[in-house]
Amino acid sequence: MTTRWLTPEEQRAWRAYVAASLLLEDTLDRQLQQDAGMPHLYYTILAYLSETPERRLRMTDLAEKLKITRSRLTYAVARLEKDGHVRREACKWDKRGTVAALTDEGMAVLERTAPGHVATVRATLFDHLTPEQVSQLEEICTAVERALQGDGSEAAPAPEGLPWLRRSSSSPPSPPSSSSPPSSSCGS
Amino acid sequence: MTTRWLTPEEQRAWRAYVAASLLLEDTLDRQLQQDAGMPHLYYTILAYLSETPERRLRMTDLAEKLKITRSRLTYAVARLEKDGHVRREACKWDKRGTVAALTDEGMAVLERTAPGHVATVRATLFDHLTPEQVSQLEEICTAVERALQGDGSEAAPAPEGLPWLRRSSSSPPSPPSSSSPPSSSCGS
DNA sequence: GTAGGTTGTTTAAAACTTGAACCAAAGGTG
DNA sequence: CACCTTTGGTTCAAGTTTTAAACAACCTAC
Repeated sequence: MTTRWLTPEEQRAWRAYVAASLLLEDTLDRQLQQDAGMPHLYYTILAYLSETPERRLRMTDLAEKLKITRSRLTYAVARLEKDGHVRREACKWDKRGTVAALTDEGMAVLERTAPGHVATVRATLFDHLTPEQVSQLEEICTAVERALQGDGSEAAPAPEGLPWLRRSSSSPPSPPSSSSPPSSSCGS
Repeated sequence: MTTRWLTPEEQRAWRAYVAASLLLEDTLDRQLQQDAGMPHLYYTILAYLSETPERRLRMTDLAEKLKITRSRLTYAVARLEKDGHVRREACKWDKRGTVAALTDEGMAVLERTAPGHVATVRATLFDHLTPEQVSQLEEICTAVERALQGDGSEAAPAPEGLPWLRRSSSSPPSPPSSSSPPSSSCGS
């Protein structure tokens, strides 16, 4: 096949996207580095952890969600652990496994920095969009996400409990319930 | 003011955007690194240069377009120059200035890798969007760009001559025309 | 229990970014 | 012209982040 080039419309959209995402990512990185002392990716790691019922996730799952290599994640988590935002724990049912658990301190950082983060997100993005555009953006990004990740919230549009960018009344202890024993092999 | 949190719609849009842009950027970086031996940012530098009538741009202009520090750009251009994709030239009318010029080899790289790049862009983005969504995306990103950059193509929607992501019949010599002498101070 | 795939870490090297310091050329101003 | 301030761009010395390859422990299945 002789390469289907982009149509003029697609070209314009692509060029605009590249410029905008560069600007956005850069602004966010700067703000978070300044405000939370970590780059956006690391912040996102904490955020993902915070959205989980148990506030913890296996390394591999996390790496897959973030679409980064395990090696890279190891480094990132090591850094976050050093800073006390995350704690490593052994995986109960799979002795190879490691789960990264958000510490209370990590949660606190998330809560403390959320206002500034939200403000930046507003200033750079939502302040310039109409409500229609907001939902269009959601549609578009969801489509991409679904296509590339093959997974994600197909039927669960919003984890609803998410403290991410929302006020959350200081961490309720969250009742114990094993995260996801692989449906087989349980006891020793 | 007590922080205007994101509405549920905005939250969903934001979450989707973050996930999608992570995925996209990562996929692109990987593909370009693999295929053209450089990260997306560097590729974008070449692309910007290629869109210019003279295929050259002053460092400062380039840095502004990319919204990166001059220091960072210096490093990037040094790398691109070492690889032969770009050549540094003195600026005629301002002896402080440096212009980065795309070499034929750099142009060749762009042309050689364009098909793969387009394919990736299609596979990750446009294949999943309706024509309406494409133009919505353009609108949205343009709004962000305009807001954050305060500049950009306000009245010039598409540089039209751009070889970026389009077939371009092997570099026509492009007639000489000084890029942009600052409209004053011409002679010695 | 043994081959084969996973999980996660380690290691060393490389790539990239930052920020401050710096120099040379411009641009005023008196 | 001498002086001072800006601007354009590079350099330097950290520092951070990423990668790739090698590895050890574990699980699975034959």
